[in-house]
Amino acid sequence: MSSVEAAERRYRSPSSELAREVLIHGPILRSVLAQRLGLSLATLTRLARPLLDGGLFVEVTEQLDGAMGRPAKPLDVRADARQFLGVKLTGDTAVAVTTDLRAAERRQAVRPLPSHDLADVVAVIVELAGELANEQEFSAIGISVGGQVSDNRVIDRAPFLGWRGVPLAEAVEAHLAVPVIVENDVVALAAAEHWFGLGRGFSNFAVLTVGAGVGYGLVMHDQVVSTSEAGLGLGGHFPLDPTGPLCFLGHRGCSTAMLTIPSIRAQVEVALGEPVTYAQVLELASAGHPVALAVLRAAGTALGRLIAAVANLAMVEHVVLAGEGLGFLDIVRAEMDAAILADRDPEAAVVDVLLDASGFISWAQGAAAIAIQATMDTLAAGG
Amino acid sequence: MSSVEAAERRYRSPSSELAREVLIHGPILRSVLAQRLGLSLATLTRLARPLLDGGLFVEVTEQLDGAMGRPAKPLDVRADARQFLGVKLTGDTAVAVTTDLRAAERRQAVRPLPSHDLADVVAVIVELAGELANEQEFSAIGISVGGQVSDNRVIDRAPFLGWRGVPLAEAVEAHLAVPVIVENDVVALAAAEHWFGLGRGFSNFAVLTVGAGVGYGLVMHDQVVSTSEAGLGLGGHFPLDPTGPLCFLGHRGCSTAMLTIPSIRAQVEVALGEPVTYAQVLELASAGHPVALAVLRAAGTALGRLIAAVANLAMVEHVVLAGEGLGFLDIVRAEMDAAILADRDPEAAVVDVLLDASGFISWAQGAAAIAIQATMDTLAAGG
DNA sequence: GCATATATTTCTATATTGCAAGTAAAGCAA
DNA sequence: TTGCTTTACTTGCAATATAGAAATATATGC
Repeated sequence: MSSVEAAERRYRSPSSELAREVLIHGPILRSVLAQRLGLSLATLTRLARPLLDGGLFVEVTEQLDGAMGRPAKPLDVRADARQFLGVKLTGDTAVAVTTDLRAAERRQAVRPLPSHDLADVVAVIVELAGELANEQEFSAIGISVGGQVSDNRVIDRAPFLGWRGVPLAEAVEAHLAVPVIVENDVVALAAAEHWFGLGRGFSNFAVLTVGAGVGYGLVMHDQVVSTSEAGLGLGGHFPLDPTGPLCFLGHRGCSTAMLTIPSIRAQVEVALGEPVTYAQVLELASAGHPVALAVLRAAGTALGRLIAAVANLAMVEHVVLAGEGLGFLDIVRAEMDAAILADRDPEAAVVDVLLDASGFISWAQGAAAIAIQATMDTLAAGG
Repeated sequence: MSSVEAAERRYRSPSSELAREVLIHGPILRSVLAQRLGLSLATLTRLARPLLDGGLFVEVTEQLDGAMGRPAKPLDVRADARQFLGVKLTGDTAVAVTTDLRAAERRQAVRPLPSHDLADVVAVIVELAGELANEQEFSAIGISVGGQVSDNRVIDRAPFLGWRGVPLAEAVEAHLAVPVIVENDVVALAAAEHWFGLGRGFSNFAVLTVGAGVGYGLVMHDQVVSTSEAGLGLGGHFPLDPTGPLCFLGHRGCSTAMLTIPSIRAQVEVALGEPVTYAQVLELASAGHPVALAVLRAAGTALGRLIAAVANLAMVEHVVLAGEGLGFLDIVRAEMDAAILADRDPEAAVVDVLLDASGFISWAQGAAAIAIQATMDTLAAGG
């Protein structure tokens, strides 16, 4: 099974590889590109010309260095040459962003989902596309969902939506004449961090998300790990604290129980005997309230242990944290750092924890990134 | 750093890729090869001829299927065309095997290390090479060590030997006119399992070893993960049981404390008040002795938890167990399986645990496998 | 035997590549 | 200003690699 997938080495044309390299590594000299791609400068000139002519590439003219010789004209993509739509679906809302070729946000919009019927969800996506449209067409639309996806087109299983075997890409394409790419939300986010975000430049890193749940994605050898395991949220119930609270599945002190917004709220509510919002929990803790502080300190320690476990077992030095439930780090970062150190070999590299503070919108950017990636090959070919 | 490594896409000639594919996937039809490598059959014929002429390949003539048409003549490597030496160094011994091109063991030998002086260790390796030599020359020698290795030549750090910055490959090559390749022991073992062992055919899997210590290796996207992290033994002190014994570093219930031969012996000795061997512990447990059983059951559960953690965080479905300290599995396999299930999402695939029962010798085979891999490129070119 | 089926090889036009030589665009030194 | 030097990139050309098509090899079935 998995060996066959890997054996089908997807052929990538040199043009595609060039386009991808320039997209990811920004303004970059031809000589560097030639080395990276293992091509001669002559070939590079030839490959780059149609992309320059087609308007996808531009030559940057910056004579910053006072060096001698003919000044370099690094290649770069014209980021505004294309526009993409990224949509993240949760159980009750659709969050959309439009982005340029580098997944930089242009506009955003949110709509509630009236139901989990495919037709209703598609209608919301179509409305979002209409609302966010401008004179520039969408080159592709990316949609990300928590759950398992096959072929980048069909949602095999999405617990929050109650979906199994839903042909979402087909359904959206029937309404909008634009290619639609569907992907697991964490896989999409990891891809976005890899190409455009905090993981840029790293061949191996992990992504941990904290919000309504805990998500976990992995990039190894410059490729996102997207096996069927990836869609299952396997980092979501990792045991972290044998004295912690229970999650809804009955795991004591698992990552969901220790870290998610609902669980943190619930713990504080139980202790205080009255309802509180997550923001209020953060305020209380900042003000030194012992219950809120205790809960968040335990969360900080648990997150540190999770990061250390990930670094040890996935053998990564870099961990990107993302999601809307990371506000507590301002308060208990020290606990997290201490927990990482405690579970880490003193000879091992210090884990590089990177914080993506863009909150929920990064999910939608992830969806857009998937659309960008899927489009790059054809862009390089068709201009 | 790591991005540069990955960006230097090591060019592999089509011949090398063909040779590797045939080596790993045994007798294999040209048509299948063409598909896997993304080449036409015409190209395949042309690439295969020099390898057939050079004697590295043979055509298998097996008309097993009664199908119509010209019978296929699958390609295979002549496994006995080359001979390799693999040496595993521990703190006090050198274990060597000779193998064919498929890392199958031919002869083996063990020698104690008289000291940790480089000259003494090299002398032992040279003696082993002489003892195991026959009329066929060694195409390459692989040496594996617990610790960090750079460039496949220099041992940066080997705690068991007390080495730092020792140019082992150079030192051995000075005595034997054969290319020497040095690698971390777990990385080498993972490579061997991937190409020739229980991991054959899997793109993603983990290797866990239990013996004097706990080792952990990872294969992702058909590549062994061999960052600097890989040599550190980061799976060695993974927390598994908050009520377990302490390891020598003071971790309570870590994988070393729960699983290694010395720790299991020590636990039983403390309870019994007298020295016992590991084999005796296994006998006692088999006979129903409560202390030995309790220790081994805890070990089985701990191993299961470790396997589940690895499967969850490294996102692998397959885990290969190897090493000389797995005897207890015969007795407490049920505990291990139960622990895996407990820490695993019910929707996730059942973890496929594969047991490499070849014990200590697989370490030396791993060293040989590294030598084979390093040789394949030149084999394909030079014949 | 002869048609049919399948596997592999040969032939040949085409495409891609790297090398080496050439051109471009700057600084620097008279 | 004019040429020399340095670095960056481009072009011409020969070598190489590739795929597609036609040819060949070797079996089965009638």
